[in-house]
Amino acid sequence: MQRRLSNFEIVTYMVDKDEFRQRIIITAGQIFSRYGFRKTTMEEIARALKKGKSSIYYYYSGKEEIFEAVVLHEANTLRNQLTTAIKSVDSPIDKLRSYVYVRMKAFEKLSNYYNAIFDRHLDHFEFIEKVREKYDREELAILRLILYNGARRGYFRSNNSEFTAMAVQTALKGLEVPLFWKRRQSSDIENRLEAILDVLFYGILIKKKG
Amino acid sequence: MQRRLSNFEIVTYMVDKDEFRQRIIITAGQIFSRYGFRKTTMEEIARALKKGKSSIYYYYSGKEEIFEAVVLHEANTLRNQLTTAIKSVDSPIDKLRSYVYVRMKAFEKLSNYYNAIFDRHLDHFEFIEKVREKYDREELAILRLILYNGARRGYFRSNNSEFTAMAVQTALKGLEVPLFWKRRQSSDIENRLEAILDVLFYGILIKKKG
DNA sequence: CGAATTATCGACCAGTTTGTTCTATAATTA
DNA sequence: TAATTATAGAACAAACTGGTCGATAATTCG
Repeated sequence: MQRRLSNFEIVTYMVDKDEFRQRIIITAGQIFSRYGFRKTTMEEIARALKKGKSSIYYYYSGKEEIFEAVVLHEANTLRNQLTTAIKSVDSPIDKLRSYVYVRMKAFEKLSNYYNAIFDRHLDHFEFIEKVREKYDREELAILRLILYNGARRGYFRSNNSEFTAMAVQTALKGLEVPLFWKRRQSSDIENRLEAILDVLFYGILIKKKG
Repeated sequence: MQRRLSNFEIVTYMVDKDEFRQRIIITAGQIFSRYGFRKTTMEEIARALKKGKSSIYYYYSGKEEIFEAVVLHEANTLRNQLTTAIKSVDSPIDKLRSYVYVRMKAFEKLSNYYNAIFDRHLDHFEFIEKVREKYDREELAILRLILYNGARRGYFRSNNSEFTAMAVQTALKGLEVPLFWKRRQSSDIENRLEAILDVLFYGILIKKKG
């Protein structure tokens, strides 16, 4: 039951508790991203937070709930990074380039999560699919906007930007795959990025390469 | 008991078996370097080799023996890389620079092993110390040679190269420490490298910085 | 071929780890 | 002081893991 408190005090408590919940997410996120879901233990998370293992259960009901919170947080961070990235440059070409770059970097970092999940944990974690679907839609909208504006400003071929956006998204998904296969040289990945951007642009741009 | 075979056949068998032992070392090494000793399981090693878990015990008597073999192999690889690195350039300055660079990269990669060992496995693994001692001596000899030749050719101050070599080695050990503490940005590490090289050189070189 | 040897694997086990619960209790607030 | 929040140790069932063993393919050889 809720104690009888002034609104101010309720808020104070909430903030304190949420603050620590946030700390748990950050810390656990680092460990998860390093070792994956399976190899990360509650003991480790607790130790990193300098708390007793059982204390963590005061904030989260269990390991899976922490993982869910981490993934959600990571997804939000990605969204923010992406929107910031495309706002930071003006030309549609740079917007697309920044978008792809940030997206790829993020997936590179997140590959551990997916490696962990696709191991033998497909059963639970259907929320991952939920997050993914939602982001597919959001991404499509963003890409469509970039392409639409790019076409209006004479950078891109002014085809139906909806279908083009889908094509670009598909290509980007293709870029994810090798990230999940194995630990790769970052040079390899950057080469792939350059290659796909090159193909993408010079198949989209009006002007031919100089 | 040994079967009655021609020498040729004995050799053939040996090569086959040793070949797979080698594959185990390579594969296990990758997993160890990623997850450390504790978090790496025999099941994983076996799966990566597409063999049953118990089959691995036909080649090695256990996890620790595999780990020992991996460390030994890694140490040999490091030795080869270092000697190759200093041979690939001519000037003593570049030799020292290459040496330090390769050495640092290797320790960066190996930090997982040490993190694993220094976790709660000091009891066993005294062989690590053996390897370490041997390499301390070898390294000292190499550094002394670089410094001695560098002095003879007028690049370095011609003090007692034996003591100078010890000083350089100590500085390099100091560079190892931050590698083992935490996962770091590689830029941070490279900055440290540049800094220590700068200090090293301009405290050693005859000519002042231009 | 059939015997000897090499290689592989599933089943199993004992010891350990680990996620989670529960209870006691310290710390904080009213 | 009493209520509430926060923390941690003990305990535990379930899962995991390193390692063993016997059976049995697969291969080699006489």
